[in-house]
Amino acid sequence: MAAAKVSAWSRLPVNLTELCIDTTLRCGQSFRWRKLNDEWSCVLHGRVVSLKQDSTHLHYRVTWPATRNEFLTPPLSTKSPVSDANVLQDGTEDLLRHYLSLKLDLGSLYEQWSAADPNFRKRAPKFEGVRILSQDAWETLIAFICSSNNNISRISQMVLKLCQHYGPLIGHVGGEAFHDFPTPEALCAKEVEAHLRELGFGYRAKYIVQTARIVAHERPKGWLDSLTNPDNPNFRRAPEADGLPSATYKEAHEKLLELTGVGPKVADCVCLMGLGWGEAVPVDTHVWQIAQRDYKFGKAKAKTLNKAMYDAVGDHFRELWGAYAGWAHSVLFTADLKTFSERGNGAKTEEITKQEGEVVMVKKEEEEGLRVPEVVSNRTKRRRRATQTDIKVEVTVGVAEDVVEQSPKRRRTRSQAKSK
DNA sequence: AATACACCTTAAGA
DNA sequence: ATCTTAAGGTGTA
Repeated sequence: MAAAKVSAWSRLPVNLTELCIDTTLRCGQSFRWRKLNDEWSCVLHGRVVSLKQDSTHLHYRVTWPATRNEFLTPPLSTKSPVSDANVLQDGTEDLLRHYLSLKLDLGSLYEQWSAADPNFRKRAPKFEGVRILSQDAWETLIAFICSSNNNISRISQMVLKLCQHYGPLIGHVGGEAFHDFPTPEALCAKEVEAHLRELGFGYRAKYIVQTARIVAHERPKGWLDSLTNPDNPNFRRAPEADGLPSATYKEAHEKLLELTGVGPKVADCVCLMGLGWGEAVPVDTHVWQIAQRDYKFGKAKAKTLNKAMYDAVGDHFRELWGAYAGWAHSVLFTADLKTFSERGNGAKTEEITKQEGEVVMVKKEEEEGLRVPEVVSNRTKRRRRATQTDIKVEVTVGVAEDVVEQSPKRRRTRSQAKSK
């Protein structure tokens, strides 16, 4: 292969409480970062970006493809003024600020969440710098279709295989090849499903191919990106989405559900990490357990939680943590991961259960007052949201409010009415 | 409408 | 050593 161009190291001042890459890059939101020789590397916008971090700075360098490709023109940065230094870096600094969502002040968000929630205050100190990445929506979508009934290690391997077999080669770092993520078109061919099964994707092979086909053939160009949160400063609306109407969080979520292999949880992952909807709270088995253990949600009769429960958990956390509930959720999710259990995982060590009186209280209350989809918290939340969103939301909200008890029925009615 | 059940694969626990 | 379970769930009957 021809010699690739490798930049010198540059650096960005970042406090560890604002960003901890060692946690953020392996806590199950991106499955693409690989750690080689003490540096994290991943393909971002047609280049391999490598990262190292010390207590004051994030250090980065770039490996460009040996042969020029269309990505060499920085796809970002038409809006923000570009400094001279940045031009020298081919826009990678802007790219990183964007990808790492650095416009949000994580320190004050942690303070906010801690003030509102004793449990967060208890768990968060050992998991500072956990930040939601602003990832590519398509990549996020496919990665989380892979995530069902799966573990982070295998998901990462699957994503790697997808890139190796169907994505363009970008370059080599530490002797290893780095490929970009495949396009939807690259995954539409007839033989792909069988091949993915051979590669160990299991039943997700079909979901991936079907979703790729829907996105490539049955949706307008830029459709997925048009579901981006237009008010999120970290998410530029992709140029491909020009001309398409923007969506609300609920609309984005609803539209994602039409794809194969995408249920409520995966849709929320895409909303949160790929479309900039900070209020999206993916409720998976971990989050459900956390909700039961620490937030008074009762044991479910069914093995899988139903829609009412799913919504109730999300609503509760949005109520508690506010507009960036998904970010806070990610901190507690990370704290619950087996990978990080050496840092004192309250979930399994039971130390907390024993020494903290309040947890015992919680268990008591559990028996009487289960936190079922409740009217009160919903109403308060809706008032608040209505002020910051458009009138359409306020209306739909008003309808739902009257009907919380029979919730599932009427909500259907609402979505039917909307689609007409 | 809500609840079971099957679904690929792998690795850690029992 | 063999079996069971759980891993960031979803589609279907």
